[in-house]
Amino acid sequence: MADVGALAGVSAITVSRAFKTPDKVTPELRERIRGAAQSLGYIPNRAASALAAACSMNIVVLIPSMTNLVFVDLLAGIHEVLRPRGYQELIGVTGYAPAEEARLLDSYLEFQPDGLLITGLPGSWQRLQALGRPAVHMMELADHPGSYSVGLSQEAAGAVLARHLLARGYRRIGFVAAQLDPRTLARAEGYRSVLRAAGLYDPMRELLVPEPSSISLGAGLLDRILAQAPDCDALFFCNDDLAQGALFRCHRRGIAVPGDLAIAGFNDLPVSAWCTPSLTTIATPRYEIGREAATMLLELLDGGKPVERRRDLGFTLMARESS
Amino acid sequence: MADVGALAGVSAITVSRAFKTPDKVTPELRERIRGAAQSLGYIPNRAASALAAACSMNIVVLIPSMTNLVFVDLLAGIHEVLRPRGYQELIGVTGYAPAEEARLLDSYLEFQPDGLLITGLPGSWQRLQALGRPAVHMMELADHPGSYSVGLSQEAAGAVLARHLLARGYRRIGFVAAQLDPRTLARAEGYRSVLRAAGLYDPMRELLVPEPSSISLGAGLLDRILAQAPDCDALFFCNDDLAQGALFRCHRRGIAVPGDLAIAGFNDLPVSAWCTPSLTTIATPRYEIGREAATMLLELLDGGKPVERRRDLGFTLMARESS
DNA sequence: TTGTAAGCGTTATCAC
DNA sequence: GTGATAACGCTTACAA
Repeated sequence: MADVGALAGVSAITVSRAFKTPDKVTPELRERIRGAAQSLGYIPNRAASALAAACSMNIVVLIPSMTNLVFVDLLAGIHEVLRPRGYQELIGVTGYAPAEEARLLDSYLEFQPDGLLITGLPGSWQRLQALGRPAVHMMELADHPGSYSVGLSQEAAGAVLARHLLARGYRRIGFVAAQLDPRTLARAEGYRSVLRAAGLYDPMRELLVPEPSSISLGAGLLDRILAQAPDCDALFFCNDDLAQGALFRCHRRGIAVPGDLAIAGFNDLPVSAWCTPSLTTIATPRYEIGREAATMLLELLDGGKPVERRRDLGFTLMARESS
Repeated sequence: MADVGALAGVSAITVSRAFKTPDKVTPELRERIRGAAQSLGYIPNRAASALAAACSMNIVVLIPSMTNLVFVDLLAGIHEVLRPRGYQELIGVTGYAPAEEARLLDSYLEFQPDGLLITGLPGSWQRLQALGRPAVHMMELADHPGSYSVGLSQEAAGAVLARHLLARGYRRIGFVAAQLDPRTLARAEGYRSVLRAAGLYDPMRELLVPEPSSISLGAGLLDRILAQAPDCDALFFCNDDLAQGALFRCHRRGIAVPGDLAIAGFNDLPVSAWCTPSLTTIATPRYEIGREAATMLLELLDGGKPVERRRDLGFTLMARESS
């Protein structure tokens, strides 16, 4: 920076200003400095800047998985908002494990993040509060006082899907889930409350396993739930990966969908609209959630107080051929 | 750090050593310092560390897309190797655009990365060289002297798939591609050379469009290529997304696969093994490529000279029902 | 094995 | 509008 200043005939601090607060420097001088920086191949050092300004321009983003398109879309939304403002996301993948989440949080704190975007409501809530850094929770809606969140009611979405199956005439509706994270369990609760209210809830028609979701697991779980409750006339899978696997397995087993068995998923991944039969599911606005959460965080970083602490972006039932 | 030292009854520098080079500190003292740090909630400042040590522990990773599972797998492989060594990946998504790649590179340079992992062979090759920072190219094999790369021959893979279709008896084999990045074009070259050698190449059976790949685009391109070259008996799609879309479209149009038309893709995404008919494709070892590239970069960072500058990890033909 | 002094590249503060 | 000075929190010498 001193070199650039020397070449431009000014001091280092003026170079700093020319970049960070251009309006505090004469336009003519600003150009001269930019030219000097260019010709010297000057690259600002963000570590030094962070140290001196006590502001890292880093935002920690914690998601459970990156192979799940849902969270990739979430990241894209976040990125679209944060990048133009010069913030850098530090992406941590927790693998749906609270312990790993806590570990990751600790290690990312070394980057002195200016703010945090966190998927769900982590166990480390106390710790987060104590940090005194702004944080916004994504995908779920937080109840905790003082927390900020952007998402949807997973339970309500589960209930809507269950009600849809009832409305289509199905009466022996099963529920299959894997990767039992809080959002999945909330969907299960939505399903249960609706079936109970209809007097149709039967725990035998529920299958919950802890393994990570995948298409191949969905295929396996279809076999297991049909062995356990052969009379099911519809199955609500907690996500599209499982539902797709089940659908493909039905093809192979000669089970007609929805004739013999209706199938529904959750999230509306790209394949779901195109496979045969197309998959009934719940579309979640994860891209918008990412954008809104990042926007809310920026507001907090700017010292503002968002009017809505809990922003509900809803969901859409995609009633398709599989039900 | 001074506070931690004070509590433990030592100076700040000893605290630094207790964390960075534990073997240079008495075990007993080390424990006392860790205890003090714990009770004070001390969090090391990486910006300060980077500044003082002239080593940021940041690795810039440039990929074209994050919605493409191929690159997510690549990232996972990289992460598995880099994380245990304390490196932080800064992930840049170029959107397959060379101009954006150059811009991203510039902006990530401010983080003073210790090394770079780059998908493909960027136009900014000169610039990269000039940086004097170790860089490893991924997915393709670099020809450039002085470069390091881990990947596979996309052209050879394209040729193998084309030969497979010939071997299965198809004679009017078309090629459909989108997102015309260098890897896609290399696959096209492999296809062309094989068909030409067999005297079966016909440019009318080729359809190349610049739009981003997606399932829905694949469906559309199936219609277009069949309108353009209705006599095709097999179609080689440049990736699985397009091939899946085409497969789903065939279902809807009542085109029997492979009876009326064989379909093949590239990359072997999870759905491809499970859809009906299952999709013939080329499995690429992107997870291993990520791991090996990161390992090679670590070797360079440690001052070593990898024996292989060009590491070919190959590919596997997955001959399935769709052909 | 531990401590001292100096400096990493930038910005906040206060002056001019 | 521009400049001098002193930090920011840590680590590399070098010394003890």
